[in-house]
Amino acid sequence: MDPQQLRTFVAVVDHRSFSAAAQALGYTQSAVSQHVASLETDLEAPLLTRRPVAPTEAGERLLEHARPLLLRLDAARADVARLRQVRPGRLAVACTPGTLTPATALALVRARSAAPQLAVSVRVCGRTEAVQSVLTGGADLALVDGAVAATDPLPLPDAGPLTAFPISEEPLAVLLPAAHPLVGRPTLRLADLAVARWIDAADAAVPLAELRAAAQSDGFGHQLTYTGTDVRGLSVLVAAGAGLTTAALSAAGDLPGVVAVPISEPRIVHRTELLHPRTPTTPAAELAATLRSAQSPR
Amino acid sequence: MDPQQLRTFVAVVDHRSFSAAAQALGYTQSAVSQHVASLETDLEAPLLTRRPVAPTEAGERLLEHARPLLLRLDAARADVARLRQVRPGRLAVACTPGTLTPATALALVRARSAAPQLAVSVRVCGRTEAVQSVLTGGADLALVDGAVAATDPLPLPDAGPLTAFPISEEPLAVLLPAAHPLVGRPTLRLADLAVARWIDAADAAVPLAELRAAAQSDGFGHQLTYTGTDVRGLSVLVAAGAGLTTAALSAAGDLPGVVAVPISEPRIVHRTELLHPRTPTTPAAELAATLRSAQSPR
DNA sequence: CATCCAGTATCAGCAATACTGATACTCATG
DNA sequence: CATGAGTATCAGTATTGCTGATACTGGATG
Repeated sequence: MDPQQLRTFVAVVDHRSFSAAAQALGYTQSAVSQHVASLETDLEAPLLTRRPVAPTEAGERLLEHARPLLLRLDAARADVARLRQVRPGRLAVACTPGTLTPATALALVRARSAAPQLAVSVRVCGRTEAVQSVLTGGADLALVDGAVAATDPLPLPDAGPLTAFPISEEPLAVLLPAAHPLVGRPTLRLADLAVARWIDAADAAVPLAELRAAAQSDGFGHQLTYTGTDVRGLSVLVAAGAGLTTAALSAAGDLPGVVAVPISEPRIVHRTELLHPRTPTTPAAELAATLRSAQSPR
Repeated sequence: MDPQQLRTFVAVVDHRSFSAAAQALGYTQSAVSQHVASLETDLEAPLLTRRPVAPTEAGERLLEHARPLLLRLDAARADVARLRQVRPGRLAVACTPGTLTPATALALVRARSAAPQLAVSVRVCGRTEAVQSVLTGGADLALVDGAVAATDPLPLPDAGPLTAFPISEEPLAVLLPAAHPLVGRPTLRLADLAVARWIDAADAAVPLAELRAAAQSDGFGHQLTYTGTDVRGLSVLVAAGAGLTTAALSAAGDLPGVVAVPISEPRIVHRTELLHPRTPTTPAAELAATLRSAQSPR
């Protein structure tokens, strides 16, 4: 099971085509066909149906392992590479939308002015992508948020050694349209909202799967899937009555047309965590120190 | 980064020798040397010091990834292979010493008599090995125990999809020699014992690292490391005053010369969990069902 | 300090492999 | 049934990966 072949296999599944995968990888179609055939004879199982190209049951199993394997291979390379370059001229931060608060923004500005020649970059993306960026060296630091029980850490994929540190913690709130009948309530219970219409915005808010896990409920049958990291756009949908979503309690203040009501039950918090490799670059370590000491402003 | 080369690299580190690794892997020493050289040029970093052979800093980093990678590769192969053989003539159980209780033993006996032609095997080993066995297909089922906060699951390496289910939960107890001054106490606080002499028996009892994590303490400077899975031998050492260790409260009844005193603080439990692949073999699923329904006898 | 030796690096040669390019095949579509 | 987009197969070639022989090197020994 050559990683090259696994990478080809994943590309074929993603492109749903041998020839498209070949083009994407810079191989000939013949090579791709041979890679897949080699995997199939090695594992003694058909991995793909052809025409249409789709993973078989065995292929699905392999996929569950192939993606993490390839990620970890990249992470390994990045981890070794980091040893050779401890003081780069850049500071790349990957963060999920919910983590960009006045406090974190201020820390970034300070880091910027403390080292003016530093190329500081901020990328807003989904949690998975942010974690992967730090693992594979695309970013030096990540800020990710999520909703979990107060004592639990955020669930992260285990693809390598990562240092995690809680930066801020505040109540989790439901975002309601301003005209919603529940707006007056001081708090809400999540279980009472399980049957409401929700928007599943995995990259812009807390994924519904996480709420389901935290509430230990089977509800949250979502009505609408929202792809992207634009919180503003999400709030417009909420205001228009497309469905509910969640956010940190303080995050709703500047969003028009929506009202945030804290969740009292179950005991869930919205937590932001700082992630970095075990040996961060010097500017990353400094920013991390700032963020750690600043902590939550409220 | 060819997995073959990673495997070679790991073998060299383990054997602390190129030639010994070559012999173990069935290669020539020349091939091993070339594997390592290839990795080093690929990663642009020296991975090993020669004479004595030891991993460099970069080598240590790579090792952190190489072992999990190789494990997951095996797990992937095993996961696909399992699809082809859902009803084997065997039932292999890997378990840690603390999980062999009357209840689990009884379930095994029942499984045995329910399917007399089944080759039932039980292997007692450390937790890591038990988990690896299930992942790589060496075992169909695993029983592992550990000490964690009541709401947390046991910490397991994330090398593939595994189903975990709590089987029994009971107070965690400290094993004291019968003559120990604290024997009379109804309960003990772990923090008060942080400075005591401990035996770190990672494969026969709860690893001290886990206690340290649970107690959020830096103590437990152990005096003695105990390798192996023989609980009886461990209890003899405890009785002789070599140090303390922990066990499930009920486990000390049949051990001579030692007394178990439950821990009241912090709120830790001794939990046994059942592990199996997402699609267990038929006999494994039946045994799992028995164990789940039996639950804790006390 | 010279010698020795266990162990690692290097090199040439050969066998196996991993691509490409051409071509045969095969299923879905009109 | 004809067509075409897409996959499988095959021969040929460049590359890789291993072995066996040999050169090299650092640490132990007297």
